[in-house]
Amino acid sequence: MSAPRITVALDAVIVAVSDRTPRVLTVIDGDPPAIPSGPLDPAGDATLELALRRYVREQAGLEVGYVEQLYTFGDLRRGSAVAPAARAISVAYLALVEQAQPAPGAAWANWYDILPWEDHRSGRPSVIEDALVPRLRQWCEADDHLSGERTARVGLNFGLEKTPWDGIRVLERYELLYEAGIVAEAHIDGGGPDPAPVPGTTMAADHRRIVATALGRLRGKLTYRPVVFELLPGTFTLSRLQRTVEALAGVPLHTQNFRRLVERAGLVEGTGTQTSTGGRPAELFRFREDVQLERPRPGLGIPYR
Amino acid sequence: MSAPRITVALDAVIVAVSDRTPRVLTVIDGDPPAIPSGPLDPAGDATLELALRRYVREQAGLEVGYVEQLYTFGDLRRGSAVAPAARAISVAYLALVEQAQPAPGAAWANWYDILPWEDHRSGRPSVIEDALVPRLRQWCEADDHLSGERTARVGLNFGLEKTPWDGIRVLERYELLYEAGIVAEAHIDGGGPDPAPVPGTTMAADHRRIVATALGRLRGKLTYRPVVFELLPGTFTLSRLQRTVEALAGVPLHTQNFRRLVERAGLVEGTGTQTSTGGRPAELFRFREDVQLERPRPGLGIPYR
DNA sequence: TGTATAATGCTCAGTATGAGTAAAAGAGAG
DNA sequence: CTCTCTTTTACTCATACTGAGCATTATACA
Repeated sequence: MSAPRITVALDAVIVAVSDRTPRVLTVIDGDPPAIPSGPLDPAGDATLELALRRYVREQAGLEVGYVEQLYTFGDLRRGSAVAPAARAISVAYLALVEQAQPAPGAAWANWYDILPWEDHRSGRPSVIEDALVPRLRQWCEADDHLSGERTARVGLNFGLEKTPWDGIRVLERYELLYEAGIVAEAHIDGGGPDPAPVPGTTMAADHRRIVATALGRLRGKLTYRPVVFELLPGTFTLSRLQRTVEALAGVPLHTQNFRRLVERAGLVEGTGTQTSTGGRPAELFRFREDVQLERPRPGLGIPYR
Repeated sequence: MSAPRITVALDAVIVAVSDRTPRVLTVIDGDPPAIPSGPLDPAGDATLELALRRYVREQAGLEVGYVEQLYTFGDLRRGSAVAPAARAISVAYLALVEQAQPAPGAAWANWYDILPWEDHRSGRPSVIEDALVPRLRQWCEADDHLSGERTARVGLNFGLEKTPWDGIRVLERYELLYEAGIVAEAHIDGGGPDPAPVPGTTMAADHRRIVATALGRLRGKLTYRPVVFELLPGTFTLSRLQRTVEALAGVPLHTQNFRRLVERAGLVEGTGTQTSTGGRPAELFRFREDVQLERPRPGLGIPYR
């Protein structure tokens, strides 16, 4: 018997922020929304990143700026019981854009429709206690031997008891929900029926996991690299900057302290011009490229608690 | 013409620390040392990580504990002018072990023999000013148009002028040296002659780049996850912990403050027992697993300056 | 002219960090 | 048995950073 072929796919989590909402680009050809994706052309694509850019251009009509490799997924899917014709490896990327009109067939999805438990800007979302925790507890108690370990993991990742909420653990939380069978795709993959629907848009294949990976990575990166600015126009008010950061981090920030942080860190510089915003007019700022030469790790020290 | 096959290889950067020296496991079948690596069996290996563990067991006789995916390399090598039979993708992993005797054919290499400019424990290593900077400057001036940008990148990454040294930028530094043609493999890949040898052990294929990726990632992770303890026995003195961290971070640390940090962060707990170390006997400590439940991101806030 | 709204400025206590001095507990030399 | 060397451990202190709050300014609109 000959070894099966291997196919390599590139997946792109393309992120933009508008209206205080972080968004992910989805293509809607099939039923469950999917992120732009396509096979690597082993002969034609010189680099993985170029292949990705090509796909995004073709499928979404977007030219992306900042691109970063996220993770490579290559496990045999539990669902594929029959030996597949080819082993599928997928390399996922994170891309950031200032929001633009995508091509027909592509649309911006609200990140927090996909992962509703991640938005803590107006306090801890009720979905955690209402929908998640009861089923997680059930899962913890379902196995006598693993019960303790499971309870600890749940507590740690969902900020139960004394543990503070850690915004960065997006992927760990998703994986816990998957393991516990609480997200719909766990049952699709497992082949079994879905006992009860749970909040959050299900996506094609493992795309929701990839989106979770991306959000976690982005939240982390925010604290030590000036990546937010990739999502903003050339000039912006400090409150727009703050709203963008809050949208990604999923937590509210103290306005005055945010301002202090951002100015003292030398991340931005005023342009002198002003813009009206419904209250006192705000000064327009721009990103100071030079921070990167002055500070080793310029970012926004966000308190993820 | 049919599309070429794709092969997926797993590469492992296996790290241990002993004698104040961070070490990387190398296999020495060919001439330039290589890291353990082998093709994914698309039918037999259920997950990429299991495939990796299998390889490490086979090639190095080691059972690794902590494993983390690093990066996926898939660019067409410049060197391979003739179309290869298969497109090579390689997924690199970082693994941490308490040092053990590797199988014959494998050996521990000193991390700083491979990347000599990264060790700043006894101050800025002279190799930077002696061997690197002159050639980097040459490279900056070699292109009129890119000169400014290149100078800025070099200054930023090698801590020239006012920029502080940033220990984490290991990969950026390697890539700069590669681009500038200062590391030997840049010429092997390019096919041209190597004008002048430069310090640092050359490795097979792109393995030195992978090692650089691993060091950077590990240095970063140190600050927000308790990964050091994967490299240590169950109990250890605080100074051994400090030496291990210093070995990885490549910078000296203030002993008293390190102690304060580590104790106040709740990362360790005393065991009561003592051990003699040449001076006053030291208490033995163990890692406090519970930190992970108390603090969202327990790590060692290392000043990389 | 007042009121709502957002932007900006400033204070203050608590905590963390960098740097240093000093004491304690052994080993080994003489 | 005492002195010295080495390492571990305990404190101190000035400075920087953080979280939280109060206060003021500049506009739009009723």
